[in-house]
Amino acid sequence: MPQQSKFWYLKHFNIFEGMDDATMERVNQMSAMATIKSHQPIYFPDEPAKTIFFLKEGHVKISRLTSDGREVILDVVGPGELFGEISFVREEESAGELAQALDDVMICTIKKTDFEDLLKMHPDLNFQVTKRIGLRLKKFEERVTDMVFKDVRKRIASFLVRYAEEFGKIKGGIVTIKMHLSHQEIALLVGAARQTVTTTLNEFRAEGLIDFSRQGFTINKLDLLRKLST
Amino acid sequence: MPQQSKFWYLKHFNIFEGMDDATMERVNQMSAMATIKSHQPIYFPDEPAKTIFFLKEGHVKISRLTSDGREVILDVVGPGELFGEISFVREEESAGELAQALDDVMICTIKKTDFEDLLKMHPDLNFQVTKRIGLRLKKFEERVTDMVFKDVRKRIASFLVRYAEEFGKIKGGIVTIKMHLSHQEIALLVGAARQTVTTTLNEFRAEGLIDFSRQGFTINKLDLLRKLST
DNA sequence: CCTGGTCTGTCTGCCAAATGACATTTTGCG
DNA sequence: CGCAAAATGTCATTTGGCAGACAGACCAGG
Repeated sequence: MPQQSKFWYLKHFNIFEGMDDATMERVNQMSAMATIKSHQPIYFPDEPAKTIFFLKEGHVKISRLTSDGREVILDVVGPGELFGEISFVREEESAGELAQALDDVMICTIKKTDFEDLLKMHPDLNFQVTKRIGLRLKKFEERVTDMVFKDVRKRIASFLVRYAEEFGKIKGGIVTIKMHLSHQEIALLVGAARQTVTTTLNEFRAEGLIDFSRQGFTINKLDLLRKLST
Repeated sequence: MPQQSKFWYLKHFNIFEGMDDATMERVNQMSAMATIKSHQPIYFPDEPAKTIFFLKEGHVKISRLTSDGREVILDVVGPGELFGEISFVREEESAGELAQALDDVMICTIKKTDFEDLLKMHPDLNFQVTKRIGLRLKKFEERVTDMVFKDVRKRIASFLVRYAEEFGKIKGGIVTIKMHLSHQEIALLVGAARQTVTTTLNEFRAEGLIDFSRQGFTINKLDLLRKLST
């Protein structure tokens, strides 16, 4: 992979917007690129040199394992986002986070310590990162709210809308989304049983709201779906 | 309230640890103190001058209202924490956050813009704030995990343990906690019906795990309760 | 020291969804 | 290509815990 390319990618993360070329070059020095094939895990090299990742292409599932070995899906991130131990909160006890490529992925890695130094030297960047974390916080607030108040059907509708808004492409009023998640994974995200997800999705299809195969979804009536999720 | 006192309080938030006296004095200039009586709301003055709050004494419930007017409890914060629009994420649409004193509260307020300036000048401080937000993120991750995998009984046990660890006082193996939340509020936090919370708490009491009146709780067997929450 | 309002306690019926148990389809891969 | 593994689709069955409906307890403020 030519240097140019990496540089280009880095520069096009909005998080680096407004940084001078010299600093960009420094970032370039500190970072390394990697590609991961679909379904492969992205290893979090263990202590002490934790790593921060920038996602350049593809989609990554961030999850954790509970003590009894079940998977919790924390988030699905797309191009331009960063993940890893971004919040700088020590992971004392648990089996830490775990990331898996949902399609072919290109990432850029940087050592946590290097990244910290960078942040301390660039308040704007730090500010950007803080905002990102804040955004994720909001997402979780949403998720909790949904779980407290909505039934499964609404939660699934809600999930579809959000996924569409985040990753979908609109063509003439119809949203198409590559779906990287199995019903099981959707179930974990919305807090439901796998079978219920399957059934509900089929209901939505029968009602003409959505269409789907294993490759992806199209949402025909986003507004209606949004209304259903309320 | 004498200046000294305010200064003292500010200095004892660990977030300001390691800052020089001159800066502290500046922070002191920018901030104002206020006391709020139990059960009173803490007003978030609307646009454009948003405010950041430092909680000095007491406990505050942070919640939001859903579009249909129901309350979601996002968090309960105790002394030393900060709240308000900390994450700098614009609150576009929704009815923003809403804070209510759970007991007599003393806070220190600072304009968001001033706070931002301060952060930009003090990378360490900025970093501290980022960490705080990261911590809240973790809390939410926990909450979501609980809602996905645990039944109500476990969630309530889990809540008690966390509340105890955060706000309780240990005396000879027994934890006592002032409880500022009604069963209804606990229900909103754990995602359950009020009646179920009441019943479950009484079960725990019958089993000798906890004791409680309307003023507070004592947890007799924290370890056992922790085991129950798994 | 009343008294209206908010919290707590308890019971009953009921239903959304979980569980479990399959058949069927799809997909990755040797 | 062909086969095992994984992902879907559809049942029937069971159940956790919600909703509603009260009664009693506990305030706070006149």
